[in-house]
Formats: sequence, C-alpha cells, structure tokens
Amino acid sequence: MSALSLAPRALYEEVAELLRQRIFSRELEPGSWIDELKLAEEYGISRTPLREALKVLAAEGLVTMKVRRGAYVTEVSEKDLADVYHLLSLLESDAAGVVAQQATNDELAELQTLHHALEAAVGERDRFFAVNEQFHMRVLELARNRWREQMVADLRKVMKLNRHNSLLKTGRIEESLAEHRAIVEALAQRNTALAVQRMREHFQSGLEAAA
Amino acid sequence: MSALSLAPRALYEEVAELLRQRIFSRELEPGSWIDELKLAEEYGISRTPLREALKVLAAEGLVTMKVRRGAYVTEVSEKDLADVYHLLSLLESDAAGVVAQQATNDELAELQTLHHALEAAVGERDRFFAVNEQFHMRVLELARNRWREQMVADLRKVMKLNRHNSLLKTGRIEESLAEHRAIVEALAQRNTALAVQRMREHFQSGLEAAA
DNA sequence: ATTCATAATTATTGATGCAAAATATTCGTC
DNA sequence: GACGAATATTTTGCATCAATAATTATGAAT
Repeated sequence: MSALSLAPRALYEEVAELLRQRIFSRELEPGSWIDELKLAEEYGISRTPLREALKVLAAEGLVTMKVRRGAYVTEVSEKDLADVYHLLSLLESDAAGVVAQQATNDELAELQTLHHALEAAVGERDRFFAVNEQFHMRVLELARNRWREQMVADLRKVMKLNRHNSLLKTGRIEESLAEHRAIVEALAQRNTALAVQRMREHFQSGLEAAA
Repeated sequence: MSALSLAPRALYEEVAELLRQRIFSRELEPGSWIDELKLAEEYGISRTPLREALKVLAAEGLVTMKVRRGAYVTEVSEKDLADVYHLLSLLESDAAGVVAQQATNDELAELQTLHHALEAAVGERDRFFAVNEQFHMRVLELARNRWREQMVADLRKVMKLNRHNSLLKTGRIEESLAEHRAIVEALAQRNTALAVQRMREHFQSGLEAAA
C-alpha cells in the first residue's frame, strides 16, 4: 500500500477529503459503520489522523459519532433533505440580494460572463453542472460573508449524501438556464428585492422538479 | 492533578466544553496561541483528546488551525460580527415564519408563557437574559430543522467571542420586551410574513443599539 | 426450552513516545 | 555593527501501545 502524497495540508485534512469522496460516491453507504482499522490499513496510515478526519466530517454533518460505537455515515431522511434545501434557498437568496447591492460593476460583469459560459455549456451535461456550481459559488463569494460561505459549503455536502444528487435535475436544464438569466438581469438592474425573489424561485422550481 | 469526572460523553467532548468556557470568559484571548502541552497537563489528560477537542472547536469557528503552527483562538473582526449577526437575523426570522405556519396551538401557548416569564424577569438582569435566550431557542426548536438549530447554535457561540456580548444590550430591555410582544402577537395571529418581519426588526434594532 | 448471567472477544478511546518541521538564537563573517 | 547562515530548541503531528467498555455467545438454572 503506497503512502499518501506528501501534503501541503495536514494529513487529517487530506484523509477527510478522501473520505468525503468515498461517501459521495456511496462507496461508504449512509447508515453504515466506518471501520477505522480497515481504512487506516488501506490508506497506510495510523488511526490517529483518521480519527481526527472523522471528527471534522462529523462537524460537517457527513458522519455521526456514536459514543463507544464509532463513526457512522450520516443517514439523511427526506425531511433532512428538504430542511437543508430550505436553508440553502434562504442563504443563497439573501446572498443574491447582497450582491445586487454591494457588488462592483466589474463583479457583476464577471457573473454575466459566467452565465454566458453556462449557456454555451448546454448539451455538455457534466460541464453544465460544473459551471452551474461555479456560478452559485461565485454569487456566494461576492456576498463576502465567510461564515455563510462555510455554511453553504457544508450544506451542499450534506445534499450530496442523497442518492438523487438533486441540486440540479438533468431534465430541467432549459428552465434552470432561464431562471439564471432572470437572476443575472435582476442583479444587473441592482434590484435587490427582485434578485432575492428570483433566486428563491430558482430554488423553489428545483424543489418542485424533485417531487 | 485530579482526573476529570468520568463522563457519559466522550472525553474530547468534555474537554471541548471546558475550552469553550475558557474562550468565552476570555481567559483564552482571541488571537492567542493555544498551548496544547500546557492545557493537557493542566487537565491531567493526554494531548490526543485535547487535539480532537480542538478540531471540534475549529469546526464551530471558535478556533482556527494553522498548519504546523497549532491552534489559535479565532479573532473576530467587526465585520465578522456584523456578518454573523446578519445570518442569525436571517435564520431566526425565517424560523419565526415557519413557527407561525406549522406550530400547534399548544406550542404557541408555550411561547406566550415563556414571554410572560420574560416580562416577569424585568429587573433581574441575568434571569432576563437567560429567559430571553430560552425564548429564541424555543422558537428555533419549534421550527423543527435540526440543521438550522446547529448552525444558529454555532453562530451564537461565535458572537460570544466578542467583548461586548451583544446579542442583547442591557439598556434595551424595555424595547426588546415590546419587540418580543409584537413577535408573539404575530405568531398568535399565525401571520407568517408579519412574524418574519417583526423578528427581523427585533434583530435590526439590536444592531442599531450596538452601533 | 427459554432466559439470565457471566465471561470472552472485539472495537473504541486515551496515553506515551518519536520524528519532522519551523522558528529563534547564536556565532561567524563581511 | 549588521546580516546571514547554521544549529538548537520548541512544537506540531503521526504511530504504536494499553486499557476500558460494550456486545455477543455460551452455559447454567429455573
């Protein structure tokens, strides 16, 4: 078993990222017990950094620690998903409002560019999803609230626990694009309330598509 | 050095709580380096559970880990405080709206009872603050979104890092009480939009008092 | 035959020790 | 006297080891 690439980050951070990947790929199934010993051996590391990584993931909500029973991959119910989605909608809508108010013209132009890239990516499913994610994250960054960025990042990770990776449905690409266009327009007009409302509608229709 | 009381919780959880207390009491000052070795000796424990506790606190945002430089108590700028306060306002206002929609009559009655306890506690500063906190937390619980509860709990901890423990100012007790009354009324009327608006105003006036 | 208790095994949790890395101090040279 | 390099010290971070707690299985008793 080869050692891990020597990291600029701490080993436990590296391991946390590896575990995230395995959880998202459902190689580690929700509800299943995480075998520390087996994983440590598999990665060729000791249990200490692995345990620290599990603590980090527990804080993110991806794993649940049970006293004297070890770590389990978090099981998210349908209600959990709805709750998390609700919060994402709330936080990102508000972020859109902040951007409409506070972003510079250059930053708004950058969002327009990103939106054009999104329109150009229709047809290339994976690329579309990637650019879509990029757009949402950029809006978030432009709202300049590091606490919200952290929270949204964590919530999005929890959403990924779900089988139907449903922040954006394949069948909804055209609608989603139209909604994004509406959001960018509201931002360009610097219409705060409208930007909030349209981002909220964007999430709302995503939810209805999932139902 | 006596050992810690044997815990139903894991040792690292216990230690995390002790560290939180020391951080909130400003015995550990924001920006200062946390001496693992010294603390471990002081508590009569090894560095392993202490390090795990620090990881938990880092996830909460109370401490920041610097690579190969250990743990530091998080320094919150004025902007950080404003950002966190903004998020608390957003999350708790929305929670109020959810409660107006979904709470049972019994639950709303319970909030009224809590509010009466708050009115009765005017004059007893500490008790007033405690009941006030209880009221906010109960609203949050009644909104029944465990992810939001976790996030708000963490954000409130970060607020406590500030010297001016300013979720509620001493000089604002009467105003605060009136605002709470208005919130309870909106909830009793099951007026969602009004409940949201009044909770938001409640936070807004708290912010203005801090300025 | 079923249930309860005890013992053994398994797995988590805490401690100690060691190595690597970073920073600070001291010494030498310019 | 100042600047740079090298060494030493401090501290993080990883690994191995020991102990505790829980669960399961087996045996005995009712």
